[in-house]
Amino acid sequence: MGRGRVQLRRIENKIRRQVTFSKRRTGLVKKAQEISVLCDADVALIVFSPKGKLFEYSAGSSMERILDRYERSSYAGQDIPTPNLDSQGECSTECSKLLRMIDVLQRSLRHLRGEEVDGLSMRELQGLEMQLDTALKRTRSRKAGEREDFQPQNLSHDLASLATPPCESPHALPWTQSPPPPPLSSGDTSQRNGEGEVADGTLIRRTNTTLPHWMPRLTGE
Amino acid sequence: MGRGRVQLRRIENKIRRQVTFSKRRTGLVKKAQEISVLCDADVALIVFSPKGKLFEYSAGSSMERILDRYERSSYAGQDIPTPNLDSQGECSTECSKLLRMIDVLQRSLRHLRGEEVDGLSMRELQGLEMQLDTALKRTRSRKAGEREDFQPQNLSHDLASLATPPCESPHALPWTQSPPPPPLSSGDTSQRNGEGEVADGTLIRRTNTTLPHWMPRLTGE
DNA sequence: AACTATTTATAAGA
DNA sequence: TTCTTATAAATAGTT
Repeated sequence: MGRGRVQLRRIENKIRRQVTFSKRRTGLVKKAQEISVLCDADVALIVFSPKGKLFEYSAGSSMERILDRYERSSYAGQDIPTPNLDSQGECSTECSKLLRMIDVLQRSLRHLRGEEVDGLSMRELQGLEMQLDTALKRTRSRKAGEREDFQPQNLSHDLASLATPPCESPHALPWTQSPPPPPLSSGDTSQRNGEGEVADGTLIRRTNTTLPHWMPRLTGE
Repeated sequence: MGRGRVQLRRIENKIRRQVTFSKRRTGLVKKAQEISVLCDADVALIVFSPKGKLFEYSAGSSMERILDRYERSSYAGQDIPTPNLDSQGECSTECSKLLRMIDVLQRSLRHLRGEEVDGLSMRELQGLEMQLDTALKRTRSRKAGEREDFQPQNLSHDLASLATPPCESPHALPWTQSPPPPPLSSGDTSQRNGEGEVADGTLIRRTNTTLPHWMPRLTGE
């Protein structure tokens, strides 16, 4: 797409690299938006320039929502990136507790998803069935309610903050203007740079703040 | 870029939308890889198809690294060099990953139980409903089979954690459908579980005493 | 930032 | 899904 074939290797000239980065970043975001609108997909794009400057874009849902969903998709499965631990001391004790906890949770998840139910007793199956039935009813009820809200955007956005501790991040920025507003999607775009633009400086780790009381707290982090 | 101008709105025809999604997804990933290589940038791309299928791609660094960096950048408002881990910090890093995983798993559990579904979008509810429905069918089917040969397993331990929520504060949704997320990974980094089955056949056998294969073995305790 | 010559991406069709 | 082709879009090099 230019006056010469693209050599797929790092552009050594600093200026040219910066220019290309800028141009292509714009193009990438545009493509991301297009696929989101055209195909009704949720897209999250995160780019760090070589200088460490962050650019982010999301379409279809907010970045936070998409990343949440991503983690769930990743973790809920059985194949999870293995933390490499050289275990020693009390920390490893903590970790092993956590690992066991994860094991239990994953097994529960699998059961609730109807997997690995072969080994369950009648009584257990009965309980599981009831639970699933209840959950299904609640979900459908909630779904019905949702249908009446003509604007799922606001709702999901508001409630998103309910599901995760207050951590405002997105600021509307440049590229929101040019592209036509997506008809059905919400939380579009945002960009940040290293120039200290964080408004409320909230540093809440949504991770730790939502941990249940029975879970061991860690001092480190 | 085809035989007609692109109308920037949702493609209604399901087939056409799917085809376009597939093509553009490929294109998007290619662009992401190119900018990463040419400009020496770290790129993370997460896409959920309208059906809820996850596609991910990352270049320059692993998805996990980029997301970690993203969170740090988001919260701090500026980029922080990737943490180089000393033995002390490494462990707490691992632990915090585990804690986060637990958080995510618990939220998934809650949603599968039909709890905290208020914050879910219509699309997410749809997926949840499907999942529950499938699980319920499987469970009932299993139950029917059980009627003939009932044998008390000592899995009541498993089910206990299922029937009794171990905590009270998690949130979020499930969304991993039976088919695990396929790897979109084409170029650089990032890989996750393959389609449907785990390639190497290392599935977690339901053994109460054994930790899943992805879990590090700990000597302690 | 604007301007083109070209290369690339891709909508349709098969 | 993959391939082919006509065209629309993106963009490298230049101004």
